[in-house]
Amino acid sequence: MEITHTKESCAASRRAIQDTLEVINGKWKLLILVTLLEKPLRFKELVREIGVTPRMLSKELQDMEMNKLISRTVYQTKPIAVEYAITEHGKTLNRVLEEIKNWGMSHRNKIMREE
Amino acid sequence: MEITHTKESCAASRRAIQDTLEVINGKWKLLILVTLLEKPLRFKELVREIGVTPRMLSKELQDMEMNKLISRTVYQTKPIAVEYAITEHGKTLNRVLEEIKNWGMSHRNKIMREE
DNA sequence: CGGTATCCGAGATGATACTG
DNA sequence: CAGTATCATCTCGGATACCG
Repeated sequence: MEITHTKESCAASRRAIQDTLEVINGKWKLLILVTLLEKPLRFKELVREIGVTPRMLSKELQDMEMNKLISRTVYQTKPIAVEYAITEHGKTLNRVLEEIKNWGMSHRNKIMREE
Repeated sequence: MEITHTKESCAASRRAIQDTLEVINGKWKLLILVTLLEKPLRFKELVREIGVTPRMLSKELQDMEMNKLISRTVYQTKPIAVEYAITEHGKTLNRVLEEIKNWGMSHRNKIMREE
């Protein structure tokens, strides 16, 4: 494909970016994703690990489950156990996550060097 | 460097991601960036191009200028002209932008295929 | 043209308490 | 344990009008 910078291609970029933002918006979704990328966790473990309130975690997990980014599995033990895991579709966000992570690290280094 | 998934590395990832999110948060910043990546634009041009209100554009531009992602240049013509451009530092977000864009395009294709 | 001031409603987020 | 309900607060973001 030819590399162009027409008004149309720029508008298409914006649409694509907006689409992605709709899926990963919110303060916690990417943090949840990167945490679950390491290994599946239970509700309370996520609360402790990320430092999010149960209310927000519940909401964001529901959003992400609707978008098929994560799966929710209930184990009928007692007490009940619920495990959240990243899905194959969720894993496709890995490259995005990696770049955001890399940028954050470089940026932090940059700020530290400048101070 | 060895690839590990310790609790510490995961926490570091989260910190990096949060750092990045603080810089690119908001509904419009990434859209502004990807638009300015093509070429510098003036205030009103950005309003028209992106479809953002002047109020929000003004706010986001100020944030981004503080974070050195964009530059603001005033031309003393009459009437006055102000041009916004992406900085070298802003360009370092290009890889993030690209991945977000790619994912958005794939995701849109995926949804269209499934319907 | 390039913004800013003001107002307002909607949604995000947190704290706390509570349920099955 | 795995959430939900409720309340309070704060911010986001749009509409509109206005200024230099």
